[in-house]
Amino acid sequence: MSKAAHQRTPDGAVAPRRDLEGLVGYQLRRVGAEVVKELSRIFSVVGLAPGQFSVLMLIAEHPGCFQMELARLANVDRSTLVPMIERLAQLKFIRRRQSDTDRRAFHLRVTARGRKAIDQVMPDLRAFEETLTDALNAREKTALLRSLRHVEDALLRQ
Amino acid sequence: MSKAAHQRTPDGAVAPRRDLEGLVGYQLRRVGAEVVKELSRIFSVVGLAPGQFSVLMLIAEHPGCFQMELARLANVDRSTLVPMIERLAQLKFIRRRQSDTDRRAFHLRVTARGRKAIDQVMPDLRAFEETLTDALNAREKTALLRSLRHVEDALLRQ
DNA sequence: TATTGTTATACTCTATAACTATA
DNA sequence: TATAGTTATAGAGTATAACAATA
Repeated sequence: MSKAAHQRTPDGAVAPRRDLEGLVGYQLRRVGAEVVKELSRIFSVVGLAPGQFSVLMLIAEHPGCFQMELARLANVDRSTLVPMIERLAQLKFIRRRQSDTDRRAFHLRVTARGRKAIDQVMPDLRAFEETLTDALNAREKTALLRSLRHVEDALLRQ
Repeated sequence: MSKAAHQRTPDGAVAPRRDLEGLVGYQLRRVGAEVVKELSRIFSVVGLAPGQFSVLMLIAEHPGCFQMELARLANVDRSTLVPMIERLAQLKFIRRRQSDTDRRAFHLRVTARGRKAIDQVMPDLRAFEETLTDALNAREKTALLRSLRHVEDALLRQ
């Protein structure tokens, strides 16, 4: 139980404490949400939302993977993936092929159309990266990516 | 338009490229989503979701503020705030008082019950911070917060 | 005319639980 | 029994557009 004594202004009101600004968790949530808004604009030109696009990229990086593997890679429940996969298939950005050895499972692959969509947005994605890291030098950017990886490891380990 | 030539495996498939790992934007979205999942667990003990709790904290830091100010502080549309404010008022964590000078607007303040809720979760929030930054030394943590602030500035400026 | 807050609506992301088909 | 994927359902966060009351 906290025994934190709130600082008070003369009229008894709780004084602004600015607790949030020093919290890594809060800042990550906040920046993450802002990033998603901008990514929405970028990916909308190929008809995708950020989550859908990242699944497309993961399939490109793991050709022939199953949905269960994808769920692990993306850190989401398998049910979360279903509408995303459905959307990508509907746009013919991926194709599903039943496994020869396990008829419950389907290999996922990016189609030529899917690769075209990735190529189409990649320049804007790179430009967005430039904007994001505009105020950081090469060393700071490397340190940021490294710290984010450590933070993510901590999150997944717990 | 990108002229990126995809590397291919002998059978013609697109080779894994690991493009995502080096993208700050992607990592921020990913880590932000993970943070939200853990914050959901932490705040659920007082009946709040992460967004709701951060609005509560913002009101605590800006006593007497209006919803329009809050929307700016939280970087969300004013309509997004309505159900959050409603939830906080329903739990009696905040109270609304009509402004004397502008009868369209309502001053928002955290109640004693709201402060109690903040105090109740703060220890867990601090512990979560510890876990998050476990692998970072003091200098790295400061650098991370500083870089996140720069990235957010870039996002809000564009 | 402009602003404060609300409502209606819609989409994305997320999960849990129960289900089918298959292993 | 266990696993791959689906469906039904629900909650949270986000936005746009149109509205009422007030400035």
